[in-house]
Amino acid sequence: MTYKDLAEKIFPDIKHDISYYESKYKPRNLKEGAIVTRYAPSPTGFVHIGALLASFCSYSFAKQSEGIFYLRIEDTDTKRTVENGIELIIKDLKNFNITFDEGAVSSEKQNGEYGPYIQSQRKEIYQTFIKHLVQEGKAYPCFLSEEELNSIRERQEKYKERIGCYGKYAKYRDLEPDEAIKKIDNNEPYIIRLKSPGSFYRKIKCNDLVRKELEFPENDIDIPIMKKDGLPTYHFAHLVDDHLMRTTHVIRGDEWVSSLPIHLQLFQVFGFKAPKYAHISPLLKNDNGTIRKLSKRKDPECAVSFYHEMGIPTEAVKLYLATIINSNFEEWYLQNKDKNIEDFTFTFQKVSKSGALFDLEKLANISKTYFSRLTKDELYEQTVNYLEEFDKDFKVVFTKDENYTKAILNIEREQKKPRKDIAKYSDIKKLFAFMYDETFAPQYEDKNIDINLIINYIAKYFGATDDKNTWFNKITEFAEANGYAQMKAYKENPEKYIGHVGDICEMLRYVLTGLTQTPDLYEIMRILGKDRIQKRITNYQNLI
RNA sequence: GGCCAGUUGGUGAAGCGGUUAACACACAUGCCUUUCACGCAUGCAUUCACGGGUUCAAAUCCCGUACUGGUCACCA
Repeated sequence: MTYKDLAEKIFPDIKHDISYYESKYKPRNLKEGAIVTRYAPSPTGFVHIGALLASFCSYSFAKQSEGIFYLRIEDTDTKRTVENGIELIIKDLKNFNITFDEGAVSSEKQNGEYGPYIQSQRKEIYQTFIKHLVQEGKAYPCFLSEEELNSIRERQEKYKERIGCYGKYAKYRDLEPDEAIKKIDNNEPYIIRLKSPGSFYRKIKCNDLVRKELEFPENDIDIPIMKKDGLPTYHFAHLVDDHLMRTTHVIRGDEWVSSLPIHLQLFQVFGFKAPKYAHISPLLKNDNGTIRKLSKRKDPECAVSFYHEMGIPTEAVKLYLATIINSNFEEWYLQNKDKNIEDFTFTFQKVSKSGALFDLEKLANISKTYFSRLTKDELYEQTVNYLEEFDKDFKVVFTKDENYTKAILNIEREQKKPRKDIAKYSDIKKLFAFMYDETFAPQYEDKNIDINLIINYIAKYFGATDDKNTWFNKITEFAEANGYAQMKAYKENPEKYIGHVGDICEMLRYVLTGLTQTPDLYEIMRILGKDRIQKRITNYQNLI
């Protein structure tokens, strides 16, 4: 009996040879330097912000090189797979404008020539490759039971040896094919393990695009490549898929760096060219002084949908992620006000080796800058979308008079140095509620306001169509006529006056808005219009 | 415990043998100003985790220590 017999025994239904797949999935015809990347999640639920970072990274590198970015679903762990997992992932990423050139679209539909892109549908392909290895004596069935494995581990721990199935612990490594076949005929359960050609005492050099040159001991552990259910383990699926799908760059979280020797060894066993690897650091959080990875369970900000619900624009989140990926992005963005993320060229060189603390305050700042660059029309449209989903009541008010609302949104906007006080869509309601009669609910306190002065001013000096200069000149004139000085004069001799123009403005502001801090008063008054102003003054008199 | 990596201000970071240790956020103060925001100006690390070495010269190179993170499944 030979290894070939053993391979036939284990995989009687596998008819193809690896060369079949080799020619079925031709090398991609792309321009020189084009990068092929993928996002390869397990469909276990929502997208994690760290996963978003990795996929955004992959997407950007593929796009900027005119390459391919595809979605592959890693569902070889059937226990963890959730329903609608694929749709959930696609939807979350779509929100961020991250889309795929090929890959799974839903559990039924897939695009592209290199599929199937769902691992559970690739069983036959994996088994062909595994069979090949068994045939060549490079992989073997292992009959170690769970209990045996446990006791091996205990022993290794006790004697402080390295943990794993290697050397003398790899009991079935050199089992003769006849013996193995006999056991299989006996219905003894088994998995397939790689017969590792590595030695712990030799070093292997790995080149990581982010972490530069790394050196590890070679892998000498006979890692499982096929589970009892006939599906491959992650490592093996990675080898087959990324080779056959012609992936050029694997960008993934740094929890994978320690598997690098295994992966490289796998490629080597088949004589395939390994992709380039880039391991990116995790997003961290300072939790009461201890720094730890952002966690799905503990941190709401970990779910990508959190930002959507908070009303932080996805574009702002991307902007922030971009600065995490390449710290020189931020400076570039500040200097190139008319450009988008897509115009920036990311480099692996600039990706940080150490993890970044995810800073919601910084995000808020970036978001403010983003909002400040929107036109009133863009802001209006986006806000309506947000309100539609999260605040239908205010949406009615907001959209009742589109021009009125746009005028409000345009206060100190669309100019060289726009206001920066909106960080999320929900801020807009807080900021401008006073502009709408429906939501204007002032809580006046006794503020020492000379209401007759205000009435006088409106009656005699306020012109609804005045431009800003005229408005200010008039108000100054009025102030002086009533014992209030211009700013400079007041500062020089404060004792000579009742107050200054600013005091008048503040009184006006308070009566009209119920607030002490608002955007530009002139704009507010112009937009409010004389009638509404009149009404608010009367209202003030009644309340006080 | 083995293996691997990381460590520059409150935060993200630039830096790659000679710099006053960039820049951005945050914070503080001042100016501007009808308030706020914007903007402008100033301040905020005498020092790059610590210890040793190499060098005329070290945040930058080497060694050791500490701390932090990752990994060591028939999970990905």
